[in-house]
Amino acid sequence: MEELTDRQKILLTLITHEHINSAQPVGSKMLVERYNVGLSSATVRNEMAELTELGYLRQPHTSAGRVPTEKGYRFFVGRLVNEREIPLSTRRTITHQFYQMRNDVEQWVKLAGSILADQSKAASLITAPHPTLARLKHVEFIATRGRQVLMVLVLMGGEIRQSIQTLSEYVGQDRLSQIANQIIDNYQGFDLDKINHHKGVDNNLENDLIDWVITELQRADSLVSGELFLDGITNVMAEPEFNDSEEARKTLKVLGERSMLQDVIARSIQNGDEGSVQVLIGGDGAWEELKHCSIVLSKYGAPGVAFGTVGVLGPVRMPYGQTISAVRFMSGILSDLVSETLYDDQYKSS
Amino acid sequence: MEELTDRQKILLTLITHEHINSAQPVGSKMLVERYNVGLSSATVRNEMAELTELGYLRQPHTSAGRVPTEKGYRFFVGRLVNEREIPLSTRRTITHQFYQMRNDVEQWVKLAGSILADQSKAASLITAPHPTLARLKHVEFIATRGRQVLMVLVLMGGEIRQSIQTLSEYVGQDRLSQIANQIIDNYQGFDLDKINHHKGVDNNLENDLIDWVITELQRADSLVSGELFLDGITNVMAEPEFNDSEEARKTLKVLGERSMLQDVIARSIQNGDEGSVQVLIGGDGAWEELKHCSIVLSKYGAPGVAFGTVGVLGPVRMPYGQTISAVRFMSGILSDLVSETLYDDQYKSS
DNA sequence: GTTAGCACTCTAAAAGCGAGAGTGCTAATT
DNA sequence: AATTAGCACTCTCGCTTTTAGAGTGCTAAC
Repeated sequence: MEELTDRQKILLTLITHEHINSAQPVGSKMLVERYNVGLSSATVRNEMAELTELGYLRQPHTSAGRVPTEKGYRFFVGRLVNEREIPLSTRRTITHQFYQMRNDVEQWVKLAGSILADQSKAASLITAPHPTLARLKHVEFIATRGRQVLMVLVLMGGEIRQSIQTLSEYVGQDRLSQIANQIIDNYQGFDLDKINHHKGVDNNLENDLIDWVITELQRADSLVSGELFLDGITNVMAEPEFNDSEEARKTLKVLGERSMLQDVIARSIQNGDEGSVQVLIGGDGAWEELKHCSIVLSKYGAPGVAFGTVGVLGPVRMPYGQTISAVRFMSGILSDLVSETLYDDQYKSS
Repeated sequence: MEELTDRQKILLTLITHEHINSAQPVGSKMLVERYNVGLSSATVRNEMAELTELGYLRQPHTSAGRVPTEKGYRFFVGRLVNEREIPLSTRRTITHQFYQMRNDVEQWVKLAGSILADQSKAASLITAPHPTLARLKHVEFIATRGRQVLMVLVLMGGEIRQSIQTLSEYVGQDRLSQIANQIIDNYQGFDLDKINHHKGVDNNLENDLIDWVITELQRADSLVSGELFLDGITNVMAEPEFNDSEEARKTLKVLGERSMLQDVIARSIQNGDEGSVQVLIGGDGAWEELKHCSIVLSKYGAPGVAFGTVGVLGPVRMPYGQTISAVRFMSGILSDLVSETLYDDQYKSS
């Protein structure tokens, strides 16, 4: 499969690099002038022709320079090692900011999104950490009006879920509170299977409420990820590839309806390990609407406890080196924070 | 001030109307052909010249048709009476959808946003209903790790607020729950002044927690509006005035950072009454970034209890009649829903 | 295997050009 | 005095034409 000579590899890398910076098709002459390849433009041309043959490059039109194809980009990204690290001072400043706002998960996520969007000059996508397995920490039933009751359910890890239901008969607040306390006493730290297993059928009402809790735990488990936060959308729109308003609108639509992004992220969560960075180039064939976009994603969190995703969406022509290290760095920070916060919960319940 | 003749008023209205539909400068000849004005194009030209003099119209360049100025639009909107009503059948369908999802406020708001964006073919902005005066309904303190405690505060009306704090000493969950119950017993339905007034200094810890509740109530009161939801951003970007990608980006930026919209909405809340629809044309001089946008806003809610805002953002060249009635309609629905849901709370506490 | 040279291609930007829509003014008409 | 027909003038828009330049592929020489 890989029949590229070393020289071809170098040239392909150079061309891709140059194109990422200039946003223009790269010509042979240009290349030998700018970089000191020890070759003439004619030789480069020959190699280019072959790389085009092999599907790594393409020409927007005859007699224009070359542009990497998706395959070309993939090769480029695969070879990336010299990730341009974020300077230590910057890293320190950023880390510091996070530790300023101890323990407000939503704040963390928003901050991470804002920093990442800024660093990468693209759009950031981050999902809040979400427990691997929803486990009861606290529950409260609050009578609202008539037979209607609001349930506030706190999961291990701090995620709060609320839900409204109408009971079949009126129940006073006192009784509701009493049952809530009972449920907490009996089932704190339990996941839904465990609750199901230990459940003794005491009382009709109590049973209904426990079932309600179980349903909500189920719903939490069925969600693959926490809430999705976007930032820096305008950064992406500033890129020259989105000068065409039609393209811009399409991409904007993708960013607007979260559902497709959720899909992408879901797949990433299934495949990836914490810390590893995945790169999705041009929608990878699967997502037509993301043809002109690339996504750099990483899973973060505490193994076995909770995780989320952190990523960047930009044009296919994206400074992958920079972006990857930015994402990796952010993933690390968030993993640390989440681990520190959540391990206690984990141990407490075991 | 108003020295417009009847004929000028009619012409100005016609020109504005035509421009809104065609998105093109309107010429004199065009106008007399399309609408049966009983006048010649020359006469119309004279009138146009005068309207331009008076600041209601302008020419994009010499020898082009006329386009309404902001002043022109304002006049047009002020005279609007023949609001194109939404057909009864549609109204029924929409109303029905809302009553399907009884009592989930967030769902309502999202649904309203989606419908409004769709109806108006522009972006919708809706804030969740927010109590006029935050009053305690329920509170819960949950020990998380070490001395750290999570407070879940439920306000009258159902808004849930959470906050994290580190206490000065470790306190067990039992004690926390006990104090929470005590606070609920003593202060349910009270606003922060009332709590302050009745507060007896029993105990150091208890006192701290009550103060925490008060702080959070204060924070809730200081917020002028509930969470802001946007929908249909792509609708706006599809309009021809945003074909220029620079303009598009500016507007997108405004929609992206919520802060400016919050400002606009805050002002609208202060000025407006429930049900009345306000129209903000071209940023009304105050907001440079909204130069090319208009916002149609209405306050909704239950008087004295809670309110939010519902609105539409689109280009200055916007079908105001349609939009205004769509917004008014939605405002009405939401007001009804909120009133039905919240009045009970109101009465219960008095 | 490499490179200089060259003819050729294609685009993007500039320049040129006519059609058409619209204006403002003047003089005639009502 | 208001209206309108007529007309010269202006400007944009869309079209083709031109030109400059960058880039290519090929061939022949190194």
